[in-house]
Amino acid sequence: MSTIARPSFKEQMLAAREEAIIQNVNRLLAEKGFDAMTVDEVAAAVGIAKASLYKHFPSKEDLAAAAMVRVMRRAQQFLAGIDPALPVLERLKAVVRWTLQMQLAGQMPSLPSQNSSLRAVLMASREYIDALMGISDTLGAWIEAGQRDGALDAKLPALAILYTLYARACDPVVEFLKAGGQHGDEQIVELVISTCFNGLSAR
Amino acid sequence: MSTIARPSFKEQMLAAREEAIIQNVNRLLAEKGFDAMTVDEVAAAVGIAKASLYKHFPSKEDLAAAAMVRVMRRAQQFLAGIDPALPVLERLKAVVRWTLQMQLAGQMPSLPSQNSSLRAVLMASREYIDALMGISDTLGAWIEAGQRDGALDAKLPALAILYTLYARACDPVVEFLKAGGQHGDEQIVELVISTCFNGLSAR
DNA sequence: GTCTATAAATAGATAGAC
DNA sequence: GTCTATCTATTTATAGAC
Repeated sequence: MSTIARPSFKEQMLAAREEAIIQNVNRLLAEKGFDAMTVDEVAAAVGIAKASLYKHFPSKEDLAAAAMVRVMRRAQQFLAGIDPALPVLERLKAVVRWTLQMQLAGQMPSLPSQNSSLRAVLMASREYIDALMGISDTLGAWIEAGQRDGALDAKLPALAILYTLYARACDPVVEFLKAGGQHGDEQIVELVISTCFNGLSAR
Repeated sequence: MSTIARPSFKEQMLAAREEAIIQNVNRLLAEKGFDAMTVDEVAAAVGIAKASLYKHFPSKEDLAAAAMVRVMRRAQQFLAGIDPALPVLERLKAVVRWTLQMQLAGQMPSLPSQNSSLRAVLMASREYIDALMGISDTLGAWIEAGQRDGALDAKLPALAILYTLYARACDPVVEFLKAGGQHGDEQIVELVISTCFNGLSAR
């Protein structure tokens, strides 16, 4: 029963090391993206040999996938912590705000948007797919409720709204404004949220 | 004087070949991005030896820069062809529509948004900087006019609007909707334009 | 300028001792 | 599991003949 009851000391050490690996991968993915990130860098950042890395994760793609699963799980936790009594619009804005803050903190991993070996690994990962579907289900329900009660534009397909929200997680506007140095982080977040929900046209 | 009057036959052949190279680079940059694109692929696509490529362009970065300059020049031409009598909003929508159509046609080169060797080459390219500044000046003037006459949200910094428009050129929403297969190209274009200018909230 | 052939560097991944 | 050392493939870039 001990194998179920609680992790042994050894298992805890293993989990801690893997968490350290994933954390570094997450940071490097945010800094340089998947293609530019090298396994040597990851090993150096964690402070172990490259061969040891491959004992934990079978490939570079699996490394990135683990980092993505971590982010998705955190997103799910954030969603679960949002007060369901809030208006739909406030809930959705809170989600976007969270992704923008992750990006500004340099912790939002960036993937290649094109076809690559990484996509195959992600699509084959049960954990990733589960998390993605869980998030999409939650957000999708919110979006449809928002369209019913008049908070969201009902003429837009719900999927288009969902993708538009997802896209904020890798919005280059954030890095442009950050590089400009004219605005603080909070200001950047509110600017992007404003253009996302209110658009550029005057109301 | 002939060196100024008109290009010789040889020079025309050279220009034609370089145009063919740039065209293929442009397509490959759109398909796979800078990091995933290889010089071997470019040479194979053009149908010449890799060493010949390096006689035309000194590095992979310069290849990509040439493709970027080409796109920027085309954008400038498009801007110049827009009827100045049109309302500002219509002019800006026309520009965004053009970038979205380029993306859907697989002709919008995608660069790494992070720091890379490519950025240094781009920033050192007089032609690229000139084109970028020309475009930014034109759009910037339109944006400020739009904010004055009440067409655009005057509370947003003009730079934030400019960057938001630029970001549409690499909007992942386009590829998501395209992959979904539920909407045609024209529909995708109008959806993105709607969310860009009107936002997600109901009006 | 174009080619073939090759250099030089770097990448992801593995062997095998401990 | 961790290490050192190495493999294998790929990539950018060049040498040198024509």
